[in-house]
Amino acid sequence: MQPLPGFRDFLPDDCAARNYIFARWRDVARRYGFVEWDGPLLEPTDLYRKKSGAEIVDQLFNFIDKGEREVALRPELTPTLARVIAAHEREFKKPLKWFSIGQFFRYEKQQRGRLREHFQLNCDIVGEAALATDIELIALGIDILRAFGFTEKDFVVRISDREFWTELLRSKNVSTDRWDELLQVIDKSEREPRAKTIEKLGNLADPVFAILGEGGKSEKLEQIVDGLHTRGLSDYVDVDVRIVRGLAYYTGVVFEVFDRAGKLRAIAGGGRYDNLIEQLSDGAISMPALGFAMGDVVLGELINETPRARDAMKETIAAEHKIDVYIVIAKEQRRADALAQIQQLRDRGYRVNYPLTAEKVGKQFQTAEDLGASLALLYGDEWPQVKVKNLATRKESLIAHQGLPDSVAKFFNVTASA
RNA sequence: GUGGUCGUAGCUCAAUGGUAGAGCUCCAGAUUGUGGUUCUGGUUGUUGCGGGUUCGAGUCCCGUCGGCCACCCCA
Repeated sequence: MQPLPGFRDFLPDDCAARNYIFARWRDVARRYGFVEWDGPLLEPTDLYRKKSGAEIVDQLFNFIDKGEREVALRPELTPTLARVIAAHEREFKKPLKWFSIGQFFRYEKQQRGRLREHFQLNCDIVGEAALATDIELIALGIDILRAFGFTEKDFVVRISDREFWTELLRSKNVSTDRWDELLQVIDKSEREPRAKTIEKLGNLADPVFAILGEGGKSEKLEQIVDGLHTRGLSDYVDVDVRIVRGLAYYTGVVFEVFDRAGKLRAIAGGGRYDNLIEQLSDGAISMPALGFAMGDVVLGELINETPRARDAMKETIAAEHKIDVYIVIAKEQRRADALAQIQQLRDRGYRVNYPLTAEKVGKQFQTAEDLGASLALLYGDEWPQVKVKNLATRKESLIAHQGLPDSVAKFFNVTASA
């Protein structure tokens, strides 16, 4: 039996890498004053059908449940967030800074960087329309990637503004029901032949290409770059009005993060969705909001392809997985005595391991080495003394078993402060 | 969903249509209680699965499942 296509098993090394990513996500989000929340994995299909646009519904992992409800495994978190905010708006001071780490799903043929399941960090700020909010959120995205050891040479945030384009459409008297479609064409203009884009744009082709040709000047986007410059983060961003993003609910600033080499899919993306909460509350509550999401799959690929980030991850994981003490049972008669002390050491919070069955001493030391233990405690003929070996220096000493937990504590306090 | 390509031991890969192998990993040893290196020995396969052609198929053909790549799309 294999896992379903697009779903992963997380063997210990994979799980360690996943937890490493989660830990940095959580750490930096909290640094920015975000609090953690979560929602259900399964939602009514209608939540996405109405709010995210038709394209997302084609790729929903959805089915009919035993109560004959149409349900979908969540493809993204923003509609859930909007629903939750609409229902609990009065319970929290504004602006809300919320983050969430969870699993998301899509029903689509898998490829590199795109599975049917992945984990995402979502960070959202709700209840504040000022541009300072957009800057804060983009800064958070940058700092999260910096926490993995990436620099401005590894990734870039391309920022854009949907209003930049909707103002043009309005000035050209384009009917609003064509806006989504035209924004998609602009979004794809980078990847498609120019002739095809011109054909799709019709009489808008000339103004659009004129704007793209001169790089697209936007006062709002320049203010964002200035705001990031103040924080020393402006090397991480490029203004690029071609970024529009696929989701229908974005209303203002949008941005996507890419690797500088341009080899991978987008690492993260987000933007402002000032109308979504109002839509989901049927007009009862109106609140500006914006957010972004970062997935574990592409991020993991970039970590593995960037030596600095990969080494940092390996070192961190190795250090976290080390045990403190390995117990060598040299004489089986001492096993009971050893177990009594193992319990004491574990009660004090040390990571302690020992052989479950009788093993040769040499093999036990090998295991201590493999597990990354700092100390080995040998229980044998020396009893009631215990032989303590510093595995780094290979120095040994004898200590009476009654004083052993304190000696171990002293050893680790000294090494910790050294 | 469409097209291309690949599928051999836990991993990386060999094997002109003629008895399925190597390296690494793993396990056990190398004069009774000490980590690395080295040495010796050992385990592991319905060659993804199912049909077909052939005296004989890992190899050729068809189907199917899975991976990868491109398209589509991208939360």
